[in-house]
Amino acid sequence: MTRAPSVKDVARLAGVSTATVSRALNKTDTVSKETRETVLQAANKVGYRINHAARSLRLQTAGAVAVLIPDVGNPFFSEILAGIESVMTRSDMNVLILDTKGTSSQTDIADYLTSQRADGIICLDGSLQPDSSSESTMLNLPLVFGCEWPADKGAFSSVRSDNAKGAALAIDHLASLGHKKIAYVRGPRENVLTTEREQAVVGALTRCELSANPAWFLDGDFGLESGSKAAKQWLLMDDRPTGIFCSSDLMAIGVMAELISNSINVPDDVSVMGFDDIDIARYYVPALTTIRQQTRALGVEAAATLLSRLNGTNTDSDTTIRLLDVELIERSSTGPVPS
Amino acid sequence: MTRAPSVKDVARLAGVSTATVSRALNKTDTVSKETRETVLQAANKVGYRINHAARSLRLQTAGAVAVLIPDVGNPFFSEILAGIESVMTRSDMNVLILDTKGTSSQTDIADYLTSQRADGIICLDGSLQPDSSSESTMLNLPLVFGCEWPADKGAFSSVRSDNAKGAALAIDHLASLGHKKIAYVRGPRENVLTTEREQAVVGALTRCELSANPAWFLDGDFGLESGSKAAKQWLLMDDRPTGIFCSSDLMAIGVMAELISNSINVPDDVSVMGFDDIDIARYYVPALTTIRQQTRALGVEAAATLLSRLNGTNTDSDTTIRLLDVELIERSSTGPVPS
DNA sequence: CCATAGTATGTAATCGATTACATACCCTTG
DNA sequence: CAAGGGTATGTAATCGATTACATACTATGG
Repeated sequence: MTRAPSVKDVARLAGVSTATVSRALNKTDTVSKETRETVLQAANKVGYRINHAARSLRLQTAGAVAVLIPDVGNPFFSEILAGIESVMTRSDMNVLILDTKGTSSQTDIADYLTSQRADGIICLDGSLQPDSSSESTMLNLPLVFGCEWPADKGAFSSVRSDNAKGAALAIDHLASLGHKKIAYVRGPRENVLTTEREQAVVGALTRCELSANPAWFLDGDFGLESGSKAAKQWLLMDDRPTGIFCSSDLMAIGVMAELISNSINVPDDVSVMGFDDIDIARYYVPALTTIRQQTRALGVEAAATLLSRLNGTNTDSDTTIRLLDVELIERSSTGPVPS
Repeated sequence: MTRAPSVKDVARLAGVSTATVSRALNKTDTVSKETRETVLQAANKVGYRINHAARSLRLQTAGAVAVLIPDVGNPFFSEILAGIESVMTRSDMNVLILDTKGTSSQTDIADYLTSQRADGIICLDGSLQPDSSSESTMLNLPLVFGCEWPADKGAFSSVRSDNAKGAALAIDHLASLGHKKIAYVRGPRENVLTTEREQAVVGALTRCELSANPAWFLDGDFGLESGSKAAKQWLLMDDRPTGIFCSSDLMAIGVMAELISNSINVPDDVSVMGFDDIDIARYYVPALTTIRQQTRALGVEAAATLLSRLNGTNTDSDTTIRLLDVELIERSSTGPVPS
């Protein structure tokens, strides 16, 4: 196969130098109208496509951003990813995905990122150890957290949902239905989301003068299976909570599936709530009451934030936190406390 | 920030030339043991990371593959993506994702790919017009189809599930339960999967001596909402099929949700089947009977195929079709035909 | 008509890694 | 001991786009 046409070929055809071609194509410099026209036509004619590697080398940029994602297969994350992708592609930026669960170690990830493959990072994984985050910072790679963010807040920009509000909305909703005993299924321990939401849950329970019984706080990992496990624990309890708030929709679905298969009726016997409002939530039976996050918007905002940082538009506000609103979506999985 | 260390820095510290550094690092050439050791230590000491752009420019490769994906948010696809990612990362290849639905036009996609950004393509979207596929071929970009593949088969490698077998398994299953009237909810018209599975459905119906009533073949697009729409059509039928086979799990879930909310019992009144076996299928109530695809394996195989093609290991067999087996997963959404 | 500012374009260096070719050295063998 | 072969390493060109600097040309004002 023949080599792809380069600026040289365009220059030859247009009868100008490569410098002029470059200038005409990047339309930043002063090039006469006619010359630009000639160059553009020549470029078109030879089918010129810029060589990204050469451009990157010269400009010392990668033309790409990396997205660290805990689980590509999880619809919640992949929806955020879709948002990111839409913005980045429009800006002619490549999106590199890195599954933080899949990739062997954090060192590998850091290694990967240091090869000047990416100009910036969007991290969707709040479970990453501070190490690697700070390593990235050392490398001066702009870093934006989307949806989850590291324990030492304030060091980076982040775009995220108002998790505290969401947790409070959920507890308030259950409380308003008369529930006195409320269980909470949390996310993975090391995840910052887990902490923040749990605090908000405790706060809301206290405010509603309800018991925050530690035995009713169950472990999970945001996945279906862990919801099912939590439900099994619930089934073993002597004094069963009448409301279960799960920190993800998938867990809520896991909980409901397990309960229903044990002939527990949702919501007549127990109310179940989720968090996220993934597509499937409204199609489950019973349709899941949940806290809606603006998933795609999270991705879009995170991408936009990173881009503006890369363009230098936004250097002053390095530690911005964009808080996206959440919303209670009331469906059929919650109801009045059983008498 | 200071420039990242380059081969020059390593060379200086090790007291050798850059050529030797390169050779020592790529361990292909003959370099004396001691020299290699010295170089490796020097590289380590200065924290040398290769500059990808420079390498790409010199080697005329991109070090990346692009994945064309119809819908990143769909768990089925994102699971395949996860499989691809795991293989590619291990081979130090970047994975670029391109949402074919999101990106404006096919021309844009072709444009994007021609900038020598990717050494190869994995296409998960069988709906792409032949144009763009053939364009890619013209560019001599190795192309592997995963899971769906273009109408003019044979031109490219593909890794895919045994869709015909899956469709037949599904119809056989319903038939063996005594169903005589079977509906089929298809995928998007322009998708090759749609065609292949539909043919297999018709074939199986005929073989079982059942009617392939065109009125029972409903349109869908693999998404939840379209399943719900199909169910609405079913509800309007005078002579309702007692079995509904959907070409994706999401559609099956959409169907069930709609039916159940109209007080139709699944499986007592009607049996519903899906295709894919996404995670959530077993957690739905009723748990979904479906055809399992080896989703992650599809991604892994497609990635491996592309890699071996890129490495020249596999040039002879340009048009390989790797067929992955499918399996009937019998759960609770199907049952005997109502009397 | 000349000096000068301004505009349009060309020349050549540069980014960092790789590698063809050249060189230097050592060892073996006739 | 010289010729020839092998090994280890260095020199410098190369990939393609960008851009600092140089140059050529035009227009304006004195």
